[in-house]
Amino acid sequence: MSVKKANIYDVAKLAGVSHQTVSRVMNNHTSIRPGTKERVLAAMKELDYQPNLAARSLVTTKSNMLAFLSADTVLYGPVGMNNAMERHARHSGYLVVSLSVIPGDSESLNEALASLRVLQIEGLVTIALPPESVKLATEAFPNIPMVSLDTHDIGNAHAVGIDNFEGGYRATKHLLDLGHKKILHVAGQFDSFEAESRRQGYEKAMTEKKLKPEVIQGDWTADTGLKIGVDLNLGVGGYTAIFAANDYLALGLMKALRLRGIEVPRDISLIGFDDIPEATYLTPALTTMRQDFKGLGEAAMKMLLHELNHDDSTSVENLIPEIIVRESTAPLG
Amino acid sequence: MSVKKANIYDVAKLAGVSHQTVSRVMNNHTSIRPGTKERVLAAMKELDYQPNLAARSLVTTKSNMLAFLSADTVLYGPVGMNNAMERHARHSGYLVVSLSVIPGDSESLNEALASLRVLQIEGLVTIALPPESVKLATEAFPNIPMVSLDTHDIGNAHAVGIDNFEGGYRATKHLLDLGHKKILHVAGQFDSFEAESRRQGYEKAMTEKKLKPEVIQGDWTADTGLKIGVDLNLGVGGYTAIFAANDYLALGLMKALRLRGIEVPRDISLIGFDDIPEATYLTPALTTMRQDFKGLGEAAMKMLLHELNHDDSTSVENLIPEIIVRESTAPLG
DNA sequence: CCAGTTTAGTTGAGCGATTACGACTCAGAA
DNA sequence: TTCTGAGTCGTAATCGCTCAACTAAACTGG
Repeated sequence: MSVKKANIYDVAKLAGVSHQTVSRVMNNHTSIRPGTKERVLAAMKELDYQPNLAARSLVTTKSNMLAFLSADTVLYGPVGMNNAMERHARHSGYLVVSLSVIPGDSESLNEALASLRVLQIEGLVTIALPPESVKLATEAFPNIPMVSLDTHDIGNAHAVGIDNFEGGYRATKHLLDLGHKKILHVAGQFDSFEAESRRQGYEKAMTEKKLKPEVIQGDWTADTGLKIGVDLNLGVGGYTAIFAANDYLALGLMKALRLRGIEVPRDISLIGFDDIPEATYLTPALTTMRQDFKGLGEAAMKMLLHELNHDDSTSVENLIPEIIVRESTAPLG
Repeated sequence: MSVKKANIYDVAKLAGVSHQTVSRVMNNHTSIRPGTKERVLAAMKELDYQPNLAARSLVTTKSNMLAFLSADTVLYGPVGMNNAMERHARHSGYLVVSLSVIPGDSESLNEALASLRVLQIEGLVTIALPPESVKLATEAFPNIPMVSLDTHDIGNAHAVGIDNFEGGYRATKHLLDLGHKKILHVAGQFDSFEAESRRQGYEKAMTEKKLKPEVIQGDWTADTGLKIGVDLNLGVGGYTAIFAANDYLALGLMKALRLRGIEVPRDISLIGFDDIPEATYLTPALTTMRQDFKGLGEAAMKMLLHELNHDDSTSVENLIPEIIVRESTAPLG
């Protein structure tokens, strides 16, 4: 039923030229008379000609495709970046195939990598993948440009990210500036680079003030925040402020504190990290470090495209998160 | 530097057979002696052979690719489905190209559609796109299987979704069963099919009880919920319960009510829709209708794959949302 | 033991583009 | 007038794979 699609030969015939000339106008080659170019263009339009990507990539060994390898997560951050990057890539002529893998499941990762190998992808970006996964991906595609979001620089993979260290530092500084001294840090996912950096930022701020850093290991989930909050020793001389490694953790913590009748920020100040959309609607509205995920995605894509045009320069770009002061933090006392 | 990739001829030579035989074992054709099959397989392994997708799709006119066209959103629902579907597709041998479009921006949609045309996609799924966008997509790809998530059945596009009508009905019923009579519905995005269905479910439940349905138009955002909540007339004889079309709306509403000193659920009951991960951590924890997004994604993919195997049967599959009773609803009294 | 059928494998053409190279114009310089 | 070279366009080969058509070998049964 479906009418056979037109190919360059059809276009060439209609325009009264050779197929090669058609190919030339497509790749806007030089040495084409304006007149013939127009005729070809007109013929294309008339036949509703669409170049066949498969044929093209067969000979060029390029696919016009990028791959996004991301953790299977509905966390706010990764998702926002994904969309921003995809759109940016598309505007630059690349299509994106996205694969999600189950974090920590090495078989899932291998499957994904295997699927990608049949494709002649030109670039790869990994999102929120643990370092060892990024490493495996790097090894699987040694010859293609790659950038990693939310990880540190590994091998030929360039990394782009929020400056988590600075973010952790500033978050803690905010609490310090409010007069708090007993400040707890609830850390993120243990194998996560961001988590580690935020913690280090926290520790730096604390030790600068000659205060003892105290850290409880968490992950990125509200559930863990809740559990930690319930068990927290908050007796006399206890913590007066908590810096949670992300907003979900803070959310769980808030719930736990409320269940225990501890009021935020009157009894204890709480700051998160991410600025999830819900943050401002909580009670109290959550003070947090905002990450510019969209900007991050764009920076990553720019970096990748840059490299794709044989413009290698190893670089790590970091954006500084911005503090958003709302209601969950207050001066001590 | 990179060693040239092996092709079927290389494999054939090493295995001592013809290239066609190699092709046969790849597509596990019949008429191959187990012995030769093994030899070929061994040769493949040794050469680390990877079939060239481009070459294959050039001749088969199939790309092994599906496209996901989704609204640029970080809303909880669409994201979860996306990942589930992608994985399912991959296990069935399909790669997925994901494009995100800006909802309502027709140029953004056209761009995306144009990008897709150069690809020989075999199937298309649209996610959370307004009906007219789905229609445009249908027209752009008249000959390929397509399923739409979160829209109603249009043309040759099959739809899969939550049974929003039933969900709205049950949510309202829950409130009714608790003794409420003055129940407000804050509706979702006006051009959204789900929003409309949920509203109709609400209206049915109300009119069955001879109660007057009252609806305020909203969208899917917490911000709108907040604004509506602030302006809400809650005088004597006012509403005793609200059914919000989604959890974000409910979140905003909760915030507004709290700001006004109205306590949920003591003064007013509130039920949402979606069961976002945060729902249980709010105070009070939000009663809501849970959508099985993952199941939904899988159903959609199953449907598409089914159709891909020339098994056409127009169908609309609907999953029933489940009520999750938490703390935000209470008996009238 | 041979004609007929099944099984196993080969050969050649072609998918739709690009790259490489060749041929033809038509200037202006020799 | 002839030569040269830039500009314009055409012909042929090729990318890696599958499909169709064909051949060779092996297996039937009367």
